[in-house]
Amino acid sequence: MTQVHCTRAQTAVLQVLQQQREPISAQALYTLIKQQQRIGLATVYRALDALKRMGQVQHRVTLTGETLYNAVEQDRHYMTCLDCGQSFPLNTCPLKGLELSLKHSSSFTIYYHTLEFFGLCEPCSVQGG
Amino acid sequence: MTQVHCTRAQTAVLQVLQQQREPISAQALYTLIKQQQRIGLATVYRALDALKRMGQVQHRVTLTGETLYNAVEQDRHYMTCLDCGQSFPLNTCPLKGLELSLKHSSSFTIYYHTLEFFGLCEPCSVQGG
DNA sequence: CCTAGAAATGATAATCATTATCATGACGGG
DNA sequence: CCCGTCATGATAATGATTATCATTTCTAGG
Repeated sequence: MTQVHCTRAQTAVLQVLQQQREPISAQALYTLIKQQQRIGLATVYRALDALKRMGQVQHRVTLTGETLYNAVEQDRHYMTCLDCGQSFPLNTCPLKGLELSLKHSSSFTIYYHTLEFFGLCEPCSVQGG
Repeated sequence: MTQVHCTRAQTAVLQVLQQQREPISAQALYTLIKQQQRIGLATVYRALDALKRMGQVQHRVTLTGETLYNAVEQDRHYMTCLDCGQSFPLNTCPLKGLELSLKHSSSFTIYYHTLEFFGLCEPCSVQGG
């Protein structure tokens, strides 16, 4: 991974993200970091953008349009119910191994991937989503 | 798929999306539909939201933050370069079959999935992204 | 057909996340 | 110690999305 140099803000953002169990919003990130050091909201976004391009951070957009960020190493994926909107984490990545073979068959250098399933969770499909 | 009843707007949105080769923005969709019928931007968003919940439409967010929509049936995925931002479509879905087995091992009813790879395309990785 | 109630629509205003701007502060090299 | 460069914070600006509300369309009875 192209990890070279991190600014103070980038370090703080990445560290806080790594402490989270679930992806969080930029606003939440801002609030958390502010408890420890002086930081501006714009700087949070700048750091997120830089970290994304370094392949350290990824984001996903929920059904309701919220953008959530998380540290890449977690490799966590979800099944999201189109009816109630709840997201259920997978405990293992279905692509394990597959990504590896892709790495060899293509000239594209893969850092990470995003994967999300959409459909109906059991309760919603029972009540006739 | 829970396809029951479509309003005029939903029909127009879905039809135009199905004609597209690539995902497009809500604004572009609005412009295209307006050439054929009177429609409001808010209605486009409402239709997109409804179609998403019907499992007919999905969206993805580019590196630059643009939200793009496409009809679900295309099952199209991308490799996106973290350096230049370009997206390269995969010609086949790496999850083919895998999703099927997931369907049986879980009580979650899967309609579709999103999948995207991030890393460096060859030119960018050569010049030392 | 005609009509009342419900749902959909269009136009516009309001919201809110993200980005641009710009003056200030930190930092490394000479 | 000073200069140039880059990072930062505060705030204004932007732009996509959502809420509002009056109007139109649709549907089910009658």
